[in-house]
Amino acid sequence: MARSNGRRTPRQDRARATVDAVIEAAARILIDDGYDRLTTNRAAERAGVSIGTLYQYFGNKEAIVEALVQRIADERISAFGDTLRALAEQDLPLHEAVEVLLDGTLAAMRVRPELSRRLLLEAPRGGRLDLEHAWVARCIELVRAVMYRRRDRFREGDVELMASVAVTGAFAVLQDAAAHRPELLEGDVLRDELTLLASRYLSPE
Amino acid sequence: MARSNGRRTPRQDRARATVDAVIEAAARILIDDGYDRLTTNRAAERAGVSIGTLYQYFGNKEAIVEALVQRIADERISAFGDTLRALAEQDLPLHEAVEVLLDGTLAAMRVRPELSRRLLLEAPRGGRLDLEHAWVARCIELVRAVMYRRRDRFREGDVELMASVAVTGAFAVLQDAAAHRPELLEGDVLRDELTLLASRYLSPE
DNA sequence: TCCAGATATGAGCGTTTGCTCGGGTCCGGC
DNA sequence: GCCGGACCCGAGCAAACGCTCATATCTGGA
Repeated sequence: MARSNGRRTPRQDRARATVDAVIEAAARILIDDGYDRLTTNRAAERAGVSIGTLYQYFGNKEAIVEALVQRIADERISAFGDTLRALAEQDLPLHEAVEVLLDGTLAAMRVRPELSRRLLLEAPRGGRLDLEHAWVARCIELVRAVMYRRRDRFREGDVELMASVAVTGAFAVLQDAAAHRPELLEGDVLRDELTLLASRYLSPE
Repeated sequence: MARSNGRRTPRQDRARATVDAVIEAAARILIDDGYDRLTTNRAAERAGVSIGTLYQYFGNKEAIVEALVQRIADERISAFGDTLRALAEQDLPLHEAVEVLLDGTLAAMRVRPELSRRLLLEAPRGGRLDLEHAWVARCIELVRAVMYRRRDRFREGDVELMASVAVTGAFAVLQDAAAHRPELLEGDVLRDELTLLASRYLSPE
């Protein structure tokens, strides 16, 4: 768990506790006050840690958020479970495969919903602070692999592009729901709509 | 063109020129230095205008960005031309209608691409500073209207949801392209893919 | 021509933010 | 028990920022 910059890496338990406290304090501040109210000073204060200590592990605000994003991503991967592996190994029909993938994703998105929402809405996009970016890239990779393996089940065309379009589109709808209509993530409605969206788009005929 | 807060509205030409200079200076700063390097002081300096003058028209940085976003939105609507009206009045088959809508949108997205990219990537989402928000809402509204009018041409289901999913998904792909692969906006490839995505999703059968 | 109101100026105050540094305390191996 | 290194502390400085206000200048209509 190396810090991004040349900062110290915690070796003892109390140091790990310190780092943990800072990250969780940042999470609380994000939820309570928003992204631009998050500062290194405030995070240190809320964590009950000296500002000097904080700067031993994090070079700036971005480094803290990056660690937080990384943590959430890890938690989501746990929530996702073995879906990825299962998908990659089995040979489900298109419709079912998409459904499974979306179910896993929905489960992952239910992790720390309020925090995710804040990050989604307020953190800079497209960089290491973008919670969804790594996730989307991972899914595109997966879909692409499946498509190469079973071309017969998909429409002809640019595989890279198709995978990217399908995943990006579906994810955007999920993110939009997470940000503006969280209740939609609960039922199966959205899952079914997006299954249709992606599977129809990718299917031959 | 009322400012959001209780600030002065320009009445004379030189005042309008001042406001214009500030907005365009903000645009330049966004492109050159990024969103968080944009401050009221810097915008005033680059505009060749006193900070006091700036504060007569804009209460804060957000107000400037809001005016800029509004300006770009207007320019895009011009670029979009009469596509909207044409679509609403004609009765094109689903596939063609989607194609026309996407063509108009692509034209609109070619306005101030670098600036749009910066705003897309760095400005807070989901509020009045979100360049895409108003646009997406407008398109959803349009699609919904068409769907209500010609239900026979669409799959059965929750019209609101379907319109929202189709437009949100397609737009996200466009935005992603605008942010990370601008060259994709040039050809017809993306247009064709997204036409497929949306029309297959919405079509009966 | 004159003047009321519109516009412009910029020094500078109060605050926030990022970050350092000199100095302590605690832990674990020997 | 000793000691080196890991860890923690927090006053406080420099820079950046938001914003005001007293003052000066310009413009268009009467």
